[in-house]
Amino acid sequence: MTSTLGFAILAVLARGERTGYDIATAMRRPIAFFWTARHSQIHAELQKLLAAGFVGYEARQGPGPQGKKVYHVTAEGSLALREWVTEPPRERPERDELVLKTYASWVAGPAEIRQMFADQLAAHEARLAEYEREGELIGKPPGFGDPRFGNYAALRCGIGYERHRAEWCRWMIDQLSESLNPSWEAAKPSEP
Amino acid sequence: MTSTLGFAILAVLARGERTGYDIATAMRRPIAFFWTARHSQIHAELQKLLAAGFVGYEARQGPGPQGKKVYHVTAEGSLALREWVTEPPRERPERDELVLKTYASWVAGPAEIRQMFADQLAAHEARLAEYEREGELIGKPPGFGDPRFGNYAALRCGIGYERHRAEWCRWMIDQLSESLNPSWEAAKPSEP
DNA sequence: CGCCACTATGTCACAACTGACATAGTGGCG
DNA sequence: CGCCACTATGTCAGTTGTGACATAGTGGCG
Repeated sequence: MTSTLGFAILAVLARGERTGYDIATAMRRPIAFFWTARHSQIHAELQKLLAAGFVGYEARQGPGPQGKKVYHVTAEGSLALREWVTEPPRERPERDELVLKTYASWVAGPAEIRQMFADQLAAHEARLAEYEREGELIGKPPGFGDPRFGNYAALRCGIGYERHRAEWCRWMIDQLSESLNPSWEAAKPSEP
Repeated sequence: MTSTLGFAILAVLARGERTGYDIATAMRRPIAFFWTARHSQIHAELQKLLAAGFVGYEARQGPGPQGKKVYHVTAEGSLALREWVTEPPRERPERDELVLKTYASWVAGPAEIRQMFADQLAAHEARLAEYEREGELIGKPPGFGDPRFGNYAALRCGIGYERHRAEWCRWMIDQLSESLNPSWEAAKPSEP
């Protein structure tokens, strides 16, 4: 019934009451690593959660034509979240444009592909440094039962992911460098 | 103009002519790691590629009410693919249900979460073994310019991914085991 | 000869998601 | 006082993707 986005919202609200805008902000910054949504989608989903009785809200004065609405999880919502959390995740298809490009990369020139991977590597290293800095701020992992455990565990996953990605980029760059050096060039037919 | 799925199809067809069914099969088995699509979507996308002049087909006799259509990439399609391949990939949002569940895991019991991760670990280890077996079949990496280079590079990424995932699962299980041992249980209020 | 699995193409309703547009209050800067 | 950035909610058209339904030829097994 409730979509995954609905549970993502419940997971945010379980940490404390929030406006739709706050949820959208959370989806941009710390949660963006594993789930994202635009505010347009969030407002629509909040209507569904409201209809299902999983969230409630309190209208307060604030900016915008309609003031602000501070949402909170209801007892039913909390129960639904708890049940969903322990259900095995359904296999979502990975959709990775970079790997797809790599799969088709043989149609292009190695130098261009190499440049693309150099850029990707830089991006991954930057994000890795950012995550590691964030991890150091937390220090040692919070205990299970603390909401921050969720944040820390997700961050840990993110760090592992960036490391794996960076390593793969480096391997690709190595492979492509081999294709670019003279001994390899001489072995294939080229312009005289 | 052309969607990413369109390029995924072109990437498959660049390896040789295929029917829509063949493309769907390819999307289930080797490409599924980084892109998936149902046959319904593939047939629709092929119509768009046809209209764009990126693919052509040859009608042949075969099963089904309409016979079979063997598709191939045109010169324009080949050029479009070559251009797309070297464009920097746009950041696609990662949508990872397991990490989302982990983010919300503190609302549930550690034992249940631990079980979920044990199952995930088993799945990742199985897939890793499968990929590694496949990698051994190929042997040493094909040179750039060979279509099999794309397959090998993607497989290499898959192996790295499964290793990273398995490692993260193991870390989570360790963390949860700590939460489950008596010294930790004694420190929190529980039933007498 | 009937049944099933596989090959093969297609439609359709629906759900999920995106990007642009629309509206409006608050607080800070020059 | 005007302008801008930020907070805040919402609509809407359009694209992408899913799952079910529909149709039909071939080859193998019992």
